[in-house]
Amino acid sequence: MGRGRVQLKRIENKINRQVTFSKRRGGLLKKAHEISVLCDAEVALIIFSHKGKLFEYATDSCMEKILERHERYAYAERQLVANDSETQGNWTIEYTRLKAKIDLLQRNHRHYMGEDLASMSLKELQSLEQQLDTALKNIRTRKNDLMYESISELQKKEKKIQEQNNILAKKIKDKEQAVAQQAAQWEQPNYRVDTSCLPQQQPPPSLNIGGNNYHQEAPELGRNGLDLTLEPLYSCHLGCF
Amino acid sequence: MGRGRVQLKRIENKINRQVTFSKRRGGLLKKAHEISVLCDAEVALIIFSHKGKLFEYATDSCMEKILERHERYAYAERQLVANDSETQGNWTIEYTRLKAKIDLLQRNHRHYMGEDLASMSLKELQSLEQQLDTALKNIRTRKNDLMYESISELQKKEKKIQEQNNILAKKIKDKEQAVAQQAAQWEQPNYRVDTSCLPQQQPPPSLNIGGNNYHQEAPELGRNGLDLTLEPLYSCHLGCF
DNA sequence: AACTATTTATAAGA
DNA sequence: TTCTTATAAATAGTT
Repeated sequence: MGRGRVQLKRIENKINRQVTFSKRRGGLLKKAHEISVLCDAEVALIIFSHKGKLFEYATDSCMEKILERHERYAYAERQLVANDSETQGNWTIEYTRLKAKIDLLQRNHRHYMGEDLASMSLKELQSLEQQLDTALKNIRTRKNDLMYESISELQKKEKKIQEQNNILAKKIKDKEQAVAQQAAQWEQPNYRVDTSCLPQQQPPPSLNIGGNNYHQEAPELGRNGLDLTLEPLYSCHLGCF
Repeated sequence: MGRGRVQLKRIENKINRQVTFSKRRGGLLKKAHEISVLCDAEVALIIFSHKGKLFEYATDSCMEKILERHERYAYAERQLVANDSETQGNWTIEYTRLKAKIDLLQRNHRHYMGEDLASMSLKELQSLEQQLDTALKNIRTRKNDLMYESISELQKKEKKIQEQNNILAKKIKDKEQAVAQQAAQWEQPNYRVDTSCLPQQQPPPSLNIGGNNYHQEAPELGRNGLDLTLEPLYSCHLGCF
């Protein structure tokens, strides 16, 4: 772009190089900004002049954020090298570096904790937070439903068995009274009431039937019914999470 | 540069934006490289597309070096204030402290990231969903543990009551048999066996104790014990989500 | 820093 | 995506 073709090689003339740098630098920064705006991209541009002067551009003027994002991208790879090669470096530089790193990590952490929302890229974390919330809600609802179901069923069963238990206990008591009465009658042979005693013997058969009824039914319902209830419950929970 | 002037504002048409991004991206990267070579500058260019894909250029392919240089550069200014108070401190200690802090933060961060997803950007939403998933795993484990605990406790209780039930039922049966036997003896007065009959009357009292024992204990354990187990369970679950 | 001849980049269309 | 082409932009060399 200009009079004469450009050779892609270092401009040896110092003045020319300086001028070209100045011009192109402006163009580059401008274009970086343009693509950022036009295409909704996040751009970070860092330029160190030959003399070491820094020029930079960052979308939304948030260089740190972009660099951090980039860091996350390349995190795994860098982690390997960064550890040993830098431990011998200049302590002050290291300190500075680590301090900056901490800042970034803490900021990030705050973001994931739902704090410091102001510094977040408008939509990004907001929609993410919503996502998290929604997902958690669904799971919570599902799990709680299942849990409620299973527990209330167990409670119902418990109650049922409990009641049966009570009934049986009561019948035993009745039985005992009856027996005690009989025993008393035996000990006083002159005090006999056949008609009142025999009818009292009748209940046992029906009681026995009730007992058998229970024995056949309760274990079936209590054991198998329970197992059937719990088996799918667990498999479902494990599947959900 | 092209047919028609360009307005510096986001291109709303998705296709156009994508195409423009692709083109300009190439141009930008090219120019970054050019200024780097021509003017002997050190350039780092990071571009995140709207979708989160990363494109980058760095002089000498050494992004890290440039970013570090930038960090140092940018930090130098920030450092002015904080410096004097810390220059007297022991750098080694400080370094160690910061390193530990970073480790902690990074560990934490990784947890919140659901591990080391590296490209938390690619499809921001998608990778965050993954993050959420992992976070949910912890919750699942916790919930499942509690659920298991509560359910197995209920099952234990159920079994216990069931057994008591069975015992009671059996005792009733014995009782009935004893009564039936007595009845038979009454109907055949000449066939008497006092010694074998009286000992059989002894169980009742102990049975009665067993029954009372049950009545006082089971409801307490079964009801309250259950409630105590479930109450914190729910509150905890509700608290967790 | 301005100017301007040219080269480049790229928007629009295919 | 890629190619083509008309044009807008960038910029090398000059003033």
